[in-house]
Amino acid sequence: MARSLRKPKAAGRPPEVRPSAQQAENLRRSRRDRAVETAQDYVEAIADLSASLGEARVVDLARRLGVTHVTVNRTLTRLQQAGYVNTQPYRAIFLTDSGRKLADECKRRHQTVAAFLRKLGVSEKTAELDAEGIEHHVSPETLATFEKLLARR
Amino acid sequence: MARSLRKPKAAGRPPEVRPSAQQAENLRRSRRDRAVETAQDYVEAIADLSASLGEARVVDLARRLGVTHVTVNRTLTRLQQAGYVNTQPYRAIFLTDSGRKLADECKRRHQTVAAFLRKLGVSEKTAELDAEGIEHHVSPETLATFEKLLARR
DNA sequence: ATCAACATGTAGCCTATGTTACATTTCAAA
DNA sequence: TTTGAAATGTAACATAGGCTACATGTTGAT
Ligand SMILES: [Mn+2]
Ligand SMILES: [Mn+2]
Ligand SMILES: [Mn+2]
Ligand SMILES: [Mn+2]
Repeated sequence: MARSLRKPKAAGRPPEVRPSAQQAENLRRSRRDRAVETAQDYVEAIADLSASLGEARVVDLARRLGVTHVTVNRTLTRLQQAGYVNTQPYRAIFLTDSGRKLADECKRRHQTVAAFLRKLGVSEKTAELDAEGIEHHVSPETLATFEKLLARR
Repeated sequence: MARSLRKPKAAGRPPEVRPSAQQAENLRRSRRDRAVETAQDYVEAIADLSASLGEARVVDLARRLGVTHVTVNRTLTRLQQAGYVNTQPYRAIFLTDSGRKLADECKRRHQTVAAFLRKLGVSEKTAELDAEGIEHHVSPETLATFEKLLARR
């Protein structure tokens, strides 16, 4: 059974239709999505807190995101460099236009996913829980499909 | 508008039903899921490669996962410590019983999610792409719902 | 049997994201 | 006006997961 270390030349036939290459692409995108999850969760939280409290403070974000204020601080530095937020020392955090736009997209995606799961019969709590993760991996095509099915009936 | 740094005492009323705490819990779980995504993708890939090639080699995994062999090596060290794989220098990688069990679960989840998306009308390619990310965030309840709906009709 | 090409291993670097411990700033209340 | 508790900032550390460059091991072909 043990295949040798080096593969023989695969006589003649085409070098396989490389399912691995497609798999790799999919996994790469999945990892790329993962990298922007943080930004999405932050701007969404900032938008929510701004709406409900009037402004978003570091402590509020930390509580809401379930991390320490240190983590929030460092991430905000990155988000500012990325152009999503404006911060000043000891002041509240505000979204840029770009950040607000991202937040709106995220909120819409989040709500669509959650609503879709509920419509399938998934419990309120589980729908909200799963949506928090799934929202970052739903392509525009899939999101459109969800919305179409939500509109029906 | 600018809320003061320190909040006033919130006279009398209960200290709000803490939606933040629930949000934080959801986000924490989402991050926890993220942390095990790697393990899941690896054991799934190892199982696939073992089935199609007879064994899983580091280069095959690197190609399939879309990373370098260095990354594969280090991750395999962690997976071995976690008890999912057995490795020996310069030899193929094998799943432990625990690893095989995890791989089976992942494969089932992956297939269910992909099949469900296809059934909704999502294109083959997009279904596969989205499933690669979504699979890690689908709770047992949601998975069961998907399966039930797949069985119908 | 030799050996070069490929597979595998390792050293050292990076970023993202989490933590605890401690320093500094702000402002509501005394 | 003073002041101390809460908020915010910062230093130092840890782990996961990427990478390049280079060293070492294996084995199919010659
Ligand atoms: Mn989320
Ligand atoms: Mn969300
Ligand atoms: Mn995956
Ligand atoms: Mn998968």
